[in-house]
Amino acid sequence: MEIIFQLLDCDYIQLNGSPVIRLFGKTKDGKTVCGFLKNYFPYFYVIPKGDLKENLKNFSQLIVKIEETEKFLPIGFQSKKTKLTKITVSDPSRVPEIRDWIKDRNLAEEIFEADILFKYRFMADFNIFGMRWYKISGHNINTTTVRAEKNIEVEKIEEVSDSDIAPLKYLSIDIEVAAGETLPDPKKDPIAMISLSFSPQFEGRESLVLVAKPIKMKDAIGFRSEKEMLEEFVKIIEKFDPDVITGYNINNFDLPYIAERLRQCKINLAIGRCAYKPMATRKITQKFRNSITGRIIADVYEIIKEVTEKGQAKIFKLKRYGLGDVAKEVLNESKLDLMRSEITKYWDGTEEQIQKLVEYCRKDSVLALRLLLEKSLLDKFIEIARITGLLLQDVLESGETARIENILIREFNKQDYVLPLKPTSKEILLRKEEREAKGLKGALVLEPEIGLHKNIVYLDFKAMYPSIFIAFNICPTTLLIGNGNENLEFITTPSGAKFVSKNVREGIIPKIVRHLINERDRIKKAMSIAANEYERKILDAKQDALKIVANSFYGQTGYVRSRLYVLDIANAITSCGRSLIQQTKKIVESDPRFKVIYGDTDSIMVKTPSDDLDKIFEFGKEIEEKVNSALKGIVQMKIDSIFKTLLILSKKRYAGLKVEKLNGQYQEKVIMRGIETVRRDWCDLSSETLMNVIEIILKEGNSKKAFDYVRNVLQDLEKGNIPLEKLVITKSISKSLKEYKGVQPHIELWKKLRKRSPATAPGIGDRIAFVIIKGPQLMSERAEDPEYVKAHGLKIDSRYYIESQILPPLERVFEALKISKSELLGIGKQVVLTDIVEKARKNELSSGLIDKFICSKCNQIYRRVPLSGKCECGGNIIFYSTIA
DNA sequence: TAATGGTAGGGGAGGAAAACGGTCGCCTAT
DNA sequence: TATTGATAGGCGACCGTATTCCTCCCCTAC
Repeated sequence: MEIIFQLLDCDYIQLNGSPVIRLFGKTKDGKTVCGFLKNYFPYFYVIPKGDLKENLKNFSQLIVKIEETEKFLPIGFQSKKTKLTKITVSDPSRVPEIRDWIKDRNLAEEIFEADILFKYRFMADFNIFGMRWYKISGHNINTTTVRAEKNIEVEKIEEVSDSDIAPLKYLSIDIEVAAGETLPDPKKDPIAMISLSFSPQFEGRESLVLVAKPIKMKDAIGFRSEKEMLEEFVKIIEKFDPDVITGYNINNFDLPYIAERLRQCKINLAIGRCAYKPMATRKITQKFRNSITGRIIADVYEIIKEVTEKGQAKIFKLKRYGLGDVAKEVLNESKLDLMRSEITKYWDGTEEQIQKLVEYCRKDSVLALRLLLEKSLLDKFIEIARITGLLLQDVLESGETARIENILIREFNKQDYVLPLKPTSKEILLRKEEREAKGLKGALVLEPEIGLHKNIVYLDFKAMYPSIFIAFNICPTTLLIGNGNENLEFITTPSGAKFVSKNVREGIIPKIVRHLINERDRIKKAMSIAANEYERKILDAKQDALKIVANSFYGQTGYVRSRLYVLDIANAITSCGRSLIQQTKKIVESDPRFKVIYGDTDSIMVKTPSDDLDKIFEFGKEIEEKVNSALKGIVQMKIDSIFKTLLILSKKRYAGLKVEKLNGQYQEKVIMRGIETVRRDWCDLSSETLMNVIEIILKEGNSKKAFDYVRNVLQDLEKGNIPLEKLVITKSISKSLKEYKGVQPHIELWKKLRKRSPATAPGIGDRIAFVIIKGPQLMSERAEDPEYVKAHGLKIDSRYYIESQILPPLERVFEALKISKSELLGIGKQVVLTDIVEKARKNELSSGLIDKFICSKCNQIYRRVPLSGKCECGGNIIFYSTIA
């Protein structure tokens, strides 16, 4: 019997004292498969002290084999292999125990690879990668432990080259709990309803809501109790048998909540493809991790956060990540609006209200699923799995370390090297101290020429750090430590570190990275001739994944928790980078026609002496060739873009009018980097105003027009014509309350929100939205929840917005243009003044509109003007209206 | 077999430190 | 010529205010 499937999950069970590997997958025609593989055991290596067999006799019944072997040690260039002892064990779960026993009794000089997850030990040895396709041969077996259509005992397994994705089944989940104003407690508050959304359809349905009340409505089922509802939920999962379970924030809310309710109702938690393994929920400092055997949990909330915050955010960029905000931005679809506290009211309300709640709940699961599918959010992660070998689930929930280590273990072992253990907390501390003392210097940012420029060509190095790894053969395995190898051919980096040259031995990381870069080039070529949009999209995800993985290696060398942390290597790489960018600047400027006006890490911006776009492009080509021939075999430079106009404000902050040739026609596009328009901690009004001003300047160079525009915005603001939404500022909560030392607006508001309603207050990692209201306190204490402001009719501090949100970014722009900022400041003052005069003229003063007086400096409010004419703080008293 | 990539750099807010300015008392020269 | 009083001016201490610097924090570029 032979079958070809895509590998979705892998785990092991312990059967009769030996491990059995299970491979879960799906075939092209949608059949579920589970392959079982026996006779594979976990092992690790040690450099022993004394008689290891004797020392390990306590574990004799666990130990399968102890044998002598020879391997290269991982850190520092090794001219020959070292004698090691390989210990093979019968139970993966007890490896840590034996390892720690050896460590604690100091029975070994060093231990290697005793902390590789068993499934990954297996996958590395069999060269198996998550989400790739495999052909297994073997015989059918009958089992009730696994819920798969085909269960096969594997005799042979081989990879099948295929870039397709199996027809996966998706289930999106959202639950509602009626717990009033308090935080729902899974130990006592029952689930009111569960909405399910399916792809493909399930029994002719797109979605279904299970309700713990005996209601009757379309695409919903009512139950007499929560327990009955949950039993049906488990049944549906089994029947539909999804490969991917998704939803919005399911990892931190819905899934752990469901798990606890199942426990409370004494329902079996084995909702995965193994009939005995319950779904697992572990709490790891603030966050939950969930796993369901044979299925993949993909939390759309977490994915969106990752792609927008860590990636280059090609798809979208948001200030907040509520499902409503995301759906509106991405799908242009609004979420049904229902306040948290209203859920209980509706749930206890009329039939009609319950139906409304059902639709609200349904919409959430539908939206999450649409986001996942319509935006192909999984594609990139699937490709990362295929490249690194991790299972898709682990790509989704772990960081770069796991990805890199999984590539390393494979390549190290292939070349007869052993991989070090992860550092202990003591080692981590030592490394931190080392880094503190020696320092890890980063990249070089060239001093910018601030101001407005024309005719700029922007060039950058292709994959700079990966190229440096290759060019200088940088790797822990090629690093020369100490003496004794002076006769070997080596390369010295500007930081002084020495690496044996490729002729002696190619480093492992250089080899991996070289492969990744070449592969990416190949994919990019294939992309340009892709047969259809579907194929192109997958190739694009793949090339993006290759880039991400190739760029991750550098970070690991300087990361104290990494297996391959070597500070000298991290410093070697950055030192090469700094040197290269400086050399490049010199090479370019050796031609008097060109001037490098800015550069950051791996890029340069060059001013050229022509107004003609084609000519600038030619200049770019010329520079490209010159640099490439000078730095041949090290790095490659390429034109990234041409800027017709470019406004540089400071390091890492600029805006430019990029021109691109599309079908023979030049297209213009405004690019902004680092400035407030791309930052999420400024209000929309601020971003928009700045964006428009910059656009006017870049496209028309007309600062008078920009001024007039600003004046209008300020007047609108003073008159209160700006919708509150545009004044909302968001900032994220990065740590727990007690860790904050200083006073900050969003943190002060956080304190207030927690007091008002512990149930709905945001948590660590969330973004908090606020506006600044009028009042005498510190600005930080005047941050208020926009909803609260609306509900209580509080007044916005327009002065704050003018002086601290709108004007400063604009001042910086005009300053770079050498337009005096007092002129701009004048506009601000003028507006405040004209507005008062305007009101007076309209006779609004006497109509009671102005009923109070406020200090212009500290915002203290007076009913009558103090006799002194000055505020207690010394500032001037001006008119103040609560109606404005 | 618990998990967590890096540095460079701008900029806002708050608070501490240092600088400034005014007043007062004291002293001295005229 | 010696003494006395008024007065201007210098100086340091003191205190409150305006600046500057530093730290913390967030977010971005690469």
